[in-house]
Amino acid sequence: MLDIKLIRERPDWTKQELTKVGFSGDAVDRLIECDAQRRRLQHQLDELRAQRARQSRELAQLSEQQRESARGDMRALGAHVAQGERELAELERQAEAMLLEMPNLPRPHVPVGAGEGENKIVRAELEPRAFDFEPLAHWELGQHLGIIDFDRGVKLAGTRFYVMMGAAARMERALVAWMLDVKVREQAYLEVWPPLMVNSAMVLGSGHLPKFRDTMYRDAEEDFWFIPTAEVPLTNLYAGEILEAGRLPIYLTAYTPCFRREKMSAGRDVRGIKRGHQFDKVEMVKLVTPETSDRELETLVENACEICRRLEIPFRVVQMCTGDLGFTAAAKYDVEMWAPGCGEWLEVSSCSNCADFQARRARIRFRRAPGDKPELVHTLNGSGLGLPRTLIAVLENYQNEDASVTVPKVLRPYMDGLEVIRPQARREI
RNA sequence: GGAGAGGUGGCCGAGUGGUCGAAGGCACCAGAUUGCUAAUCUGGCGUACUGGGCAACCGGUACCGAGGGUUCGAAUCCCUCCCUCUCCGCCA
Repeated sequence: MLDIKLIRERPDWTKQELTKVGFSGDAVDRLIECDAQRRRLQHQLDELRAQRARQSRELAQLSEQQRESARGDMRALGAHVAQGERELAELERQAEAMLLEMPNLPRPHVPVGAGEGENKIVRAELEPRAFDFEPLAHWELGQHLGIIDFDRGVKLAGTRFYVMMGAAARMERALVAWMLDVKVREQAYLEVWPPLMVNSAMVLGSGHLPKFRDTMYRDAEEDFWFIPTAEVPLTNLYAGEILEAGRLPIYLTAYTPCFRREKMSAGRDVRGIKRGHQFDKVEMVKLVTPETSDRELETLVENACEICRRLEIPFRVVQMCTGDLGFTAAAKYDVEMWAPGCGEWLEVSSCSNCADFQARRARIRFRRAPGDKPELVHTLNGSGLGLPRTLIAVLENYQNEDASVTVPKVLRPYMDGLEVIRPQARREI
């Protein structure tokens, strides 16, 4: 959520910045008008209430008879106040609704661009491997090895579901455990096991509601939303709280399944495990002081890159231009791994600095020193990494000519020393 | 799910219709004082919106789990919901 004061004081600048992220400035004018009305009414109402309080206090001093005669006027005044309160509530609701639909503004250093086409590759590491045979796509490898079962996934749940068995299931678990170990042991993150369902206030705080309502699963009867990413519970962990400055920065990590309806991408990426309704992810979230967030984004990206590097899989970092930032990000980098089988760069991590956008919604604040006014923290989040796509990259990069797959060195200790995945015996399937 | 108790400021905890943003204590901050990190005393100490001032600041309003209601006036009375604790039931 943007700061209404900023919009009020610098409307033209706000509109200009919103245009950079592809959002029409018209809403700003409507918001400012609504806000001005709201403030006018609030002022009138405040005075009315002050008058009521004053007269009501005087009434208390009067005798019962005198009081009786004054009641008529007082009743009218009370009704007047109630009417004003109703109108004010409506104006507040409208202003709030507009504000909640407005995307974040870009950080000043983010390159201006209209969309995906103008993103910039800012870094690339490791050379794609030269194959002397035609590399298979992961769905071919997975089926050949008997470790990914698409048909049974569909049987159990429906399209966009699959079942991992044997070495794939084992590798999924190995990846999770290994990534968490790197986060916790070497990158100073605190491991968290959050709820996988949260209430609507949390999803509002993270910026997923109201705009992305139909991208999420929810309980039909109760106020539970299945998390689309661990970013939601992690970012909201300290929602509504005022933290002491000494506690910042806070680095959090969690492995969770993620649930997404994927209505927006119907028909896209239907093959393989690239895009499912449920997937695993290790997530990183940072709560930091405002002046450090730009720097913290760089190290967040580096934390994601380190995972790719140790898996020895070619990757690149893409800086999003203003037009591709999405709703909550003020700056964003994607980390992409090369997948030689399906021949594409796979987004395995998306690292964002949300500045105070989520903190304002979720009211996450800190105090620099005792007695100081609370300030909003800055929040950042990034995948560290998304599991299915990482698994795709592992399978496709580490495949051998006989369609077996070599296990990356870093994962072997997590897989009982297994070095090569070969077709599974029938009974294992 | 049933019964009971309860939700008040950073924490503990008073307050059952008016002068309560709310006693008292703890914590915290500032100052004073004592021949050393402790004690004592004095003062300060919520959040948000809003009016005024360049500003430290001054004023108004709202907020006592949430939402409705009664009333001239609600932390206080009534209703609904949520949450916590205890006991019972049920269950992975």
